[in-house]
Amino acid sequence: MGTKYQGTEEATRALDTYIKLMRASESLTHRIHRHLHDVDLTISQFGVLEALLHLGSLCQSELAHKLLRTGGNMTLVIDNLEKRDLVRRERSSIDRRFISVHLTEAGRTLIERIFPRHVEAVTQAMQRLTAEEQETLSNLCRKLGSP
Amino acid sequence: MGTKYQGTEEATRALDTYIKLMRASESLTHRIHRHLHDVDLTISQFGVLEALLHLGSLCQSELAHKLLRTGGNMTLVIDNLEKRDLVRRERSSIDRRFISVHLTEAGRTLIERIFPRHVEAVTQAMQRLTAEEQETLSNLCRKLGSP
DNA sequence: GCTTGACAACTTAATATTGAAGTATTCGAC
DNA sequence: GTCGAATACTTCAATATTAAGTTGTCAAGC
Repeated sequence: MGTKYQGTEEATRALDTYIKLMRASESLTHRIHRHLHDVDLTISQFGVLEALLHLGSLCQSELAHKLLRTGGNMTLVIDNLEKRDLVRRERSSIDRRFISVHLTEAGRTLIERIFPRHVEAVTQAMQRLTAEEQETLSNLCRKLGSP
Repeated sequence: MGTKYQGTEEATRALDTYIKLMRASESLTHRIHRHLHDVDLTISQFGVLEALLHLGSLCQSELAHKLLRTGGNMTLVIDNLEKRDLVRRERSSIDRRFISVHLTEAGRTLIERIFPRHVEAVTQAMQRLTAEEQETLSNLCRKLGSP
């Protein structure tokens, strides 16, 4: 791969690293979420269900923040999950601006059933790296990703 | 960060690494492409223009492959670039199934003008890592991303 | 020549995504 | 108490993205 760009050594290295990072994450994303096709969930919908399962009920802005998406996006994704009766909206009585999103029984059943497949897919994908390499990657990504 | 998932050590490590990788790439993507707003280009449009600048004219399926997107997607992105007169489609006379996509003068001028900003943004983002760390990250990502 | 299979591009429908504008609600300063 | 800022969500328009299906083109085998 690599760019055809001729610049300083520093810039070339940065571009090359950046491209590899992007390719790895996009390639992994596709590989890992392939199984979602079976249950007709999109990656975003899966992300919402997983967050609700592991963090409990959240309001939309919290979900948007966790998933690095905008509020408008959350409205639509939750709309679509609600249509399928996988989540439920509930207006907060304390502060009526907030809407907390809850898993329904059907939603909990579904995400609990498919989450193990997700774990399996991620684990298998990561087996290309040793435990030490994974720790190293984790640390480097943390440095790069932190705000 | 991290997942609340209680599984084997191997699975936990894999999930944690995966999340950090995703967060790093999404966070970087946003930071690096912020300047595209000034010239009213989307990330995909920038990707097409950059590929054409550095690799020369390509047909749509080649572009889709380089950018890890579907053919249908390329059709739309190129439609939008063509509307703005930044690229030009040309049906191959040898094999009429292929359509090669070329930069127009306006397109070349634009991408040549903004590419240095991209390099600058990537270089700056990567300065959080030493040269050695970047090489390490590059290698780990290559292992993970390769098909 | 004709058929068949493969492949490139296009189309369509559904969902995602963003950014900006709009509505409702809360809270603090006065 | 009232008003303005801030917050949460919705709505809208534009673009992206995919998957599935359609059309046109080519090449190989008959």
